[in-house]
Amino acid sequence: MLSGMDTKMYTVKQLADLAGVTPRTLRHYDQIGLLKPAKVSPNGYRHYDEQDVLRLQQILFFRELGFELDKIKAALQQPGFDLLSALQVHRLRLQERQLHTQRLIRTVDATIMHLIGEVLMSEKKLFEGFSEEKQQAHEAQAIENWGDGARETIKLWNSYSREKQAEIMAEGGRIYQEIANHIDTEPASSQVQANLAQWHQHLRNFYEPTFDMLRGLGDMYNEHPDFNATFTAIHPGLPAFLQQAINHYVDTLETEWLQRELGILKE
Amino acid sequence: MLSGMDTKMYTVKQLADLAGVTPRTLRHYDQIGLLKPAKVSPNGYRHYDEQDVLRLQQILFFRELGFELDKIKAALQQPGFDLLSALQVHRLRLQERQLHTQRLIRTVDATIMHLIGEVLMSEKKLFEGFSEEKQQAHEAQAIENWGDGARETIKLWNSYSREKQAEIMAEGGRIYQEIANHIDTEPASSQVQANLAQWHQHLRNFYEPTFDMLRGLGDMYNEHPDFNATFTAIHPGLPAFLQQAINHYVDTLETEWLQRELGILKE
DNA sequence: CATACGCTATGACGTAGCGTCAATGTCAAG
DNA sequence: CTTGACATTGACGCTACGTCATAGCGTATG
Repeated sequence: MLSGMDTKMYTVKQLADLAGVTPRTLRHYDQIGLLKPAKVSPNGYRHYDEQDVLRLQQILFFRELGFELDKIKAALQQPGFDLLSALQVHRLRLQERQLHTQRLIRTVDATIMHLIGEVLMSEKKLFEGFSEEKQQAHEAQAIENWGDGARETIKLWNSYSREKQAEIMAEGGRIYQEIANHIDTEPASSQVQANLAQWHQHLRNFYEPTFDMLRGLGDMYNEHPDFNATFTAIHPGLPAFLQQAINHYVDTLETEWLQRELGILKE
Repeated sequence: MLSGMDTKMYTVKQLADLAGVTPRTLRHYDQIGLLKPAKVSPNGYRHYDEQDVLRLQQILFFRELGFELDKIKAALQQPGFDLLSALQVHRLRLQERQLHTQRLIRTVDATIMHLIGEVLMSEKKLFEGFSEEKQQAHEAQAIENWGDGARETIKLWNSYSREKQAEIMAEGGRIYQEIANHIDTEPASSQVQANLAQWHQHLRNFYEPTFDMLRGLGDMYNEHPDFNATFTAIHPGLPAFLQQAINHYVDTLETEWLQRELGILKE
C-alpha cells in the first residue's frame, strides 16, 4: 500500500490548457460521462491522471473529424464498436456535404449574377435619357436596394462612355438573338460556342465570373421564371438550348484551363 | 369600401403544404417576425395572402443558400441591406467550408488506413506461428476491437495462403528499406517513385486506397508519433522524405488520371 | 490573521431552427 | 350533437458548449 503515487495529476485548468480546451468543456464531458476524472477530492475538485489525458486526446481527435460526442463515447467505451464502418459512413457523410456545398456555391454565384443583372436593368431604365442629377439619384437608390456591394459594379459601369454603354446594352440582346438564330444546330456547334465566347466577354464588362457563375447563369436562364420568360420571348426553345450550350462552353473552358494547369505542373 | 376581396387567403396548413414546410415553421417565422400573416382572425387563426406567399418563397430561397434567419430578415426588410456583399461573404464562407471538409475527408481516410494497419499488425503477431484455433480467437478479438468493418480486411487477408502472407509482410518492410537506401536522391527520383508504385500495389493487398487515402498516409507517416517513430528507426530522415515522395507520387498519379479522363471527355 | 486573488464548484440560461408533445379551442360535415 | 381535422398557445428537447451568477477553497501577502 506504500507504492509510490508519483503519477502526475492535473486540475481542470491544467488539463484544459494542456489540451487546448476550456474547463467548461471538461465539466461537460464529465456530465455526459464522456471523460470522468480519475479522482474527485472530498472538496469536489476534479483530478485527472495520465490515462485521462490520453483519453481526452482521443476524444479531441474524433471531435476534429466531426464525430458527435455520443458516437465518440460509444466508440471509446464499447470494445465491439465498429469503428471502421463508422469511419466509412462518416466519410460518406462528409462527401455528401462536399457535394451539397458545391451546389450551394453555384446557386450563390448564380444569384450574384442575377442581382448584377437587376442592378444593370435599373441602370438601363435610368440610362434612357435623363439628367446627371437624376442619374446620381438613381444610383443612390440602386445602392439603397442592393447595398454597397453594387457600388463597384455601378462604378465600373459609369466609367464607360455613353456610347460604350449603349453599345454594351445593345450587344446583350444581339448575342442572344444570334444564338436563337442558330438554335437548329447543336448547342456544341462552333457557331453557338463562338457566340458564347462573346457572351462571356460581354459579362466581363460588369463582373469577372467564375466557372461556377457561368454554369449557374445557364441553370438560371432555364429554371428561373423571370429569365426563362425573357428568353422564351426570343425563341421558345432558347432557355433549354442556352443551358446546354453554356454547360458545354464552360466544360470546354475548364478542360482547357485544367490542361494548361497540368502542363505547368509537369515541368 | 366595397372593393372586391377576391385575393386568395391561405391557412397555415395550406401555405405550409404549398411551400413544403410545416405549420410549426410558419408559427416560428411569425414569432421571430420574419413572416407575419396578412391578417389574424378574432379567433387567433392566421391568414396569409399572395404577398406573404411570395415573401415566404424568398425566405426559403435564402434559407436554401444557407443564410441564417435573422440575416434573411434583415435582407428582406431593410432596403439598404447590402445583399450583394452578403452573398459574396457567404460565398467565401461556403468555400472555406469546402476546404475544411476536404481536410476532414483526408484525415478520415488516413485514419481508416491507420486502423487497417493496426488490424494487420495484430494479425502479424498472431501470424508468428500459432494454431488455427488461436488464429480464430485472435480474429474474433480484432473484430471486438475494430468492429465488423475490419472483418472484410481480415477475410481478404485470410484468403491468402500462408506463403503469400509471409511474402506480403516481408515486402512491406523491404519497400521501406529500399526507399531509405535511396534517401540521398530526390523524392521525385524514378527509383523512389518506382518503389512507391510497389508500395501502392502492396497496399492493395488489404484495401483499395483513394488518392486522398494515399496522401493521408503520407501525412500520417510523418506527423503521427507512432508511425514517425517506426520510420525514423529505419532512417532518421525517412518520415519527411516519405511524405514528400508520396505526395509527388499521388500528384503524378492524379495528373495522369485526370488527363485520361479529359481525353475521354474530348472525344 | 485578515485579506486579496486565483481557482474550484454547481446551477441555470442562451444559442438556431425548428420537432414534438400537451392541453385546449374552432369549424364544417354527418 | 358528435366526430375529426385543423387551429391556438406554451413548453421542453436537441448539440456542444459559452457565459454569467453565486459561493466555497487554497495560498501568498501585508
